[in-house]
Amino acid sequence: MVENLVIVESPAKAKTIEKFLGKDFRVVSSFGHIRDLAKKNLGIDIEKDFRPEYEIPQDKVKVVNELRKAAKDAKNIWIASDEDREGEAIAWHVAGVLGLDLETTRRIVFHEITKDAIASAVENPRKIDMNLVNSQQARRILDRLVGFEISPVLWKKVQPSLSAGRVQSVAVRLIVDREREIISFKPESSYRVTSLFRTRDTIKESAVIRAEASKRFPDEKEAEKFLQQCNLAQFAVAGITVKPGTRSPAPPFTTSTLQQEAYRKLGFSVAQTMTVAQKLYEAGKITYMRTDSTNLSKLALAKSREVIVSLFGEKYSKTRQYVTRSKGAQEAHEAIRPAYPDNSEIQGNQNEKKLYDLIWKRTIASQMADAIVEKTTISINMNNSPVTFNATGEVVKFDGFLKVYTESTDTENTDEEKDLLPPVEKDMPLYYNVVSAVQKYTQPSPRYTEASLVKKLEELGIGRPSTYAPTISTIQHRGYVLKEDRPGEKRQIKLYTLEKGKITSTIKSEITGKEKSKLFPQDIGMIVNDFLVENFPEIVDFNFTAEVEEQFDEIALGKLKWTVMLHKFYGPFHKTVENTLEKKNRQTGGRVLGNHPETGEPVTVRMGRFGPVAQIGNADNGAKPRYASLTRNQLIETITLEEALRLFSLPRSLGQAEDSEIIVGTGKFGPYLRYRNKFYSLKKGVDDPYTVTLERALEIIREKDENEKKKVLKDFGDIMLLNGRYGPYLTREKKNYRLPKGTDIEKLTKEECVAIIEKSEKKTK
DNA sequence: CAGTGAGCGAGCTTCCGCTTGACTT
Repeated sequence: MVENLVIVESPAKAKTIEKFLGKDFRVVSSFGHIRDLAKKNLGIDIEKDFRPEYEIPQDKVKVVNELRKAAKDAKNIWIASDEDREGEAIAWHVAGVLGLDLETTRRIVFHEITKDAIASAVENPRKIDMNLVNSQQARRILDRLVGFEISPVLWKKVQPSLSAGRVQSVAVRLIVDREREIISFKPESSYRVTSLFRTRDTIKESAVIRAEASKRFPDEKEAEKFLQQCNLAQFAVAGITVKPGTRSPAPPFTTSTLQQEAYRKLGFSVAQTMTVAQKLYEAGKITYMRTDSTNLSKLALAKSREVIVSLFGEKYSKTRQYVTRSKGAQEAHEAIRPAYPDNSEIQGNQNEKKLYDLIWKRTIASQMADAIVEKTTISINMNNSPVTFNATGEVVKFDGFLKVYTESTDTENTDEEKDLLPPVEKDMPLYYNVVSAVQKYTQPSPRYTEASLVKKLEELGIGRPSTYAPTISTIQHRGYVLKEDRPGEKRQIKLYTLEKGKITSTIKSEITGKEKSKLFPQDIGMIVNDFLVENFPEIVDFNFTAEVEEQFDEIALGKLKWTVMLHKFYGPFHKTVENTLEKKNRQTGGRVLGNHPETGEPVTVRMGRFGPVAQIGNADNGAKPRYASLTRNQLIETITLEEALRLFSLPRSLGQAEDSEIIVGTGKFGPYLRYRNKFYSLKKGVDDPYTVTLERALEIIREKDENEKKKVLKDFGDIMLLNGRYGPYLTREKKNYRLPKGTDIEKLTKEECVAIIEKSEKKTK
């Protein structure tokens, strides 16, 4: 028998708290929610005022049994789930499952994990707040209704196994909308003029000032004319302005900002960031990693201050408390910070060290003084043109938090250079070294990365810290979007240079549209999105979540009955579902591209049973149309007649090599070569199946054959030891087997291999 | 691994948010 049992959500938290509470307390965890709507069917009795049917999910049965046992053995039970809507619901479900009396069940919340804070929480128990619980039930049921009523419409009207939801469908919409913006974007170019000036007539002993013309020139003629003017101009300093300014550190990390920075600075995917953070949390190195709060505990503030003063001195310290601004924040946790700010580094693997370092720097910087900067602008005028040149320079007078950390941005290196400027005086004459006019194209809005999508979702108040990573994985898993690199295309740009009185023009090339780890919508994503926007505009409206959140808040305050809210929502919603089922045809995103230039047959593209397909001719009158799959980066929406016709030129023969023919085609896994009944993939971004030569094909074949030889560590005939993604493994008759830990690969004999395989076979039986 | 694209019908798919492991051919 234990005097007191405390139930929290996370096992790592349980461990920490138990240390503070002494032996009269046992702390166990619920591992999150322990009950949910029934998995099968809707799990909601709509006729009976949306009565939810709750059940304990398979993977929670064990936890629940342990909780029951622990509860039986305890005199007093304290439920200390998180202080938010979900936490309150967890408390209520725990009470329900354990058969506790709601009137007497002690609900407590910990605001900080310190002895005092925990003691004061225990002294001030309250009852479970049913209004808050009901707002959670409304949230849960609304999400189930939306997801489980719209998804089946998609199965009937678009394709099986698709899904729609309050969060995921908006995420897809953002990506589709952005892609369309990019598709319709028409780049325009203008000429940007920059100049290097010197302060003396002679190049020797001159200081150099880099400046940009205040105006861009619409075309090459104007740009060239301006350079001619520059050649004849007398330049002089027209004015100098010095503006003092300050820069402030970014607030401590929340889940969303951690995901963004880990992507920008470390190149981590959103899921990777969470996995590494989880490790750090479980090891007690950082505070909880799923949070929307920028709040730091008093303890953390004091500790950070100590660290800063001892490392950098008193004047670098500035204790700050940040206000969480994000929509719908529930602030049940602290910001993500080092558990012990005095540890500037930790033991662990490379990724853990890197992420910890980032968290430490961000937290420490957030408690440091502003940086003091001085921004100087020199304007330079010309005696023969109204155009001025401006040079800007920034000098850091006091580095403050910049000593430790600066936040990155999503915009890739803007070529704005901030040089140190030499001392100049008004009216001082200047002389050009070189003036150049470069053609600059306007850019469309960038495609989303996982991290920038999370940022956008958070701004819209859609999704929660615990769901950002899973949502991104869902929309990729459904095939709505694909995370991809694109090589980009070459584009020619013109460059005019004025030097020593002579203007020369050159043509340079730049790469445009190069993408790395960006989210691209797929045809099925666009078709589903258009279908939802047309038929369920309210649900995929960017403000839908914000609007229902307002009502959930009212329910939490006791001003609105949760069943009333659901009735109001469900009535019109369900009618829309039924109407859509009744009147809409199957959606294939089909387009007619034109007619075949020789046969005159219609050429169409649409979503087929196995993906996007191009078709020549119609199936009527017993005619047999020809089909060809679209390639990975072609979209039904943008493919042209020529591109579609080209698809039909594969597979084709490249010719003979020794005794066999080499065929090039494009299959399920992209373009490939077939030679002697073996398949060889073409290199993505390098080889093109339409233009690849016999010579290049032979090179690819040779390369792969050689690599395969390297893959074989040992060859015992029917058994082989191969080198794979997860290290060495055994293979026999197309089945693979793992090696036991600590196997000495060098000395491995065939007999040992057989033994390993036999043993593994037995296990699986 | 590397094709496929008719139509029918049975039986399946699906949401969001709270937590961790178990698992990699």
